[in-house]
Amino acid sequence: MPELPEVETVVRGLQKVLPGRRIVEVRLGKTDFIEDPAALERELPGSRIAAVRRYGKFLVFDLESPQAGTHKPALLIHLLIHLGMTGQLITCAPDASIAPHTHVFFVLDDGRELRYKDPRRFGNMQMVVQGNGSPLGSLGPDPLEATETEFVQQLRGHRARIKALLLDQSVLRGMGNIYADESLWRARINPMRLASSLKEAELRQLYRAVQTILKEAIRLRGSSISDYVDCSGERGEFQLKHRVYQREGKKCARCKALIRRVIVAGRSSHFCPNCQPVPRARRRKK
DNA sequence: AGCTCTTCCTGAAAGC
DNA sequence: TGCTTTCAGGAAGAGC
Repeated sequence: MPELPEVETVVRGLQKVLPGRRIVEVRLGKTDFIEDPAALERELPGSRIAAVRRYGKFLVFDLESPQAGTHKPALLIHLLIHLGMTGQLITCAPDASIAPHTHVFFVLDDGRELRYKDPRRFGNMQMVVQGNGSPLGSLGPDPLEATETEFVQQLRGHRARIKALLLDQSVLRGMGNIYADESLWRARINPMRLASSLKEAELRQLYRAVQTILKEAIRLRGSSISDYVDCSGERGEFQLKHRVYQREGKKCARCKALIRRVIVAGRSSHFCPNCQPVPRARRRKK
């Protein structure tokens, strides 16, 4: 599933081919995951792609839309795309065969197409005209941009479990289930621990683990478990480096104990019971 | 504040 | 073998 490293990989691929291109036409299939499909069809054709960037798990296309028949400066439009669980953005030739569940086609002025495919349609697409506010405002800092101090600041003191906080986009933007589990294993912190129980040194340890894991995952172009591919259709390789995620019952790479899986904050959470000891239940003497 | 449960959706895997 | 059931999960919303 696309998390920060996968979205970053897609963005870097698109940055090589999209900036400067114009959108000629937008064609839509199923639209129940698009905020205002008619607006996309109406506003995007003719616009120029100025930049493609990542914001948390969102892809953001910065578009300049000329105001036809006026002398006004181009309207700045942001196209936000969240890949959800199974979203894929692929660039291809217009005569490339159409994969099942391809729901959006952006026809470009160089004759190529940018296509959005999403079997489960957990993804989301919406257009934000500059100055109209956007849903991105409520997200926390990017873990790769945050300093150690900021990172510790975001996590300390909460009563929630550390795993829940790592998944909470308003606390940190971009982490998902895979990288939360892998980072906690690396930092030797049990996912069930309450954030308020973590020592300063443990939070710093977690910061370093998150940095290492995310950078290595980006270097290996993300984790391809079932659906994820980059914008050229290439799979990533970080799944080969997973130490706990979806490795229940297998041996811990550090200590050979068997990896366990529990549900924390409604999510599958994988950990080594030996390296990441469960906090001792406080038991009152009777 | 933060937990659980539910919803969205499809395909893969497990169960019978 | 072939059908049915279960599960996976990012995010949002309800209810507690």
